[in-house]
Amino acid sequence: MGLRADYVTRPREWIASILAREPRFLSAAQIHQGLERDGARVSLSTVYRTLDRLQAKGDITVRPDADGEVTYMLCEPRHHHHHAICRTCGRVEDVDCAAMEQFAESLRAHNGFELDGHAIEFFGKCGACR
Amino acid sequence: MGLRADYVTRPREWIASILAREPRFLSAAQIHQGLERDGARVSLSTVYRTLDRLQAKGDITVRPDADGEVTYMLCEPRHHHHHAICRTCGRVEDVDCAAMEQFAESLRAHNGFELDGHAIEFFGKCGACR
DNA sequence: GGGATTTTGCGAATGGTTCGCAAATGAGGT
DNA sequence: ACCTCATTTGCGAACCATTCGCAAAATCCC
Repeated sequence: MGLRADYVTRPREWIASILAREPRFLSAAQIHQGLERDGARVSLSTVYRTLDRLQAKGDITVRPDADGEVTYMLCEPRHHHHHAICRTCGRVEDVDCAAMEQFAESLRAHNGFELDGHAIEFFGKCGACR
Repeated sequence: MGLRADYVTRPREWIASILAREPRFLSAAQIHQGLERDGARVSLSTVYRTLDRLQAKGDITVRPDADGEVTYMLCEPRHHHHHAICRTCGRVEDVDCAAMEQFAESLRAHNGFELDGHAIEFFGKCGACR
């Protein structure tokens, strides 16, 4: 059942460490560049495979950006919350909100829409970039 | 200034008519298939170019779907609103809401986040699919 | 350390999207 | 209607991100 095995390897540790220190969505290519900058030689294929694995485990959030490039961030989508994304530096801050849930409820009543999920993204500038 | 010219051509009319009758996000390939089904021979390149044009004019909304494929819908992003997307048939209904705006305001106060935009998508089942 | 199994790297294949250029089409004047 | 000329189209090649197949290397467990 589930994954047959789960080896701890250098490439996986390196990739995890890149993700762990970047509070923003990164593309596979960006992660790969980060690895090279750290002197860690890892193939792009491995980056993709590791990201797939992390996604399957529910450890990362996947987000296709505006032009279709897929980006990844260490962030469990398990517990429902939203993101505030800085337009300048890309920094992501978590936003969780009961108010939003309330709003979703009211929508259910108005339209004949049986709601079972929603996704929100806020854009603007974070404290550091302002 | 702006676009130098703006010819009215069959391909453009056909593509617009496909978009006009589909209240859901379509990929370039889906639009192309729709054209063939109508007996309209238009190259995929032209589909892409026409979509780019419509986007530049602000007539369509562009949305990369979960796996990065880019999809398009006739819908002016000009006036701010959100979408309720049916998980079953993909039908999109507009949702506009002052309540949401209010919520956005409160967020601005709490986090040091200078908000200048947000995007929401609701998922569920529409009346027809329920 | 040895051996079975998983993971990696490489290069090739894939799929969506873009580009370059010659041929076709639309707009406007005659 | 016809001409002219700028714009648009179709085609095929090019491009880029992502996936795959397979042999070599790394990991785990005994």
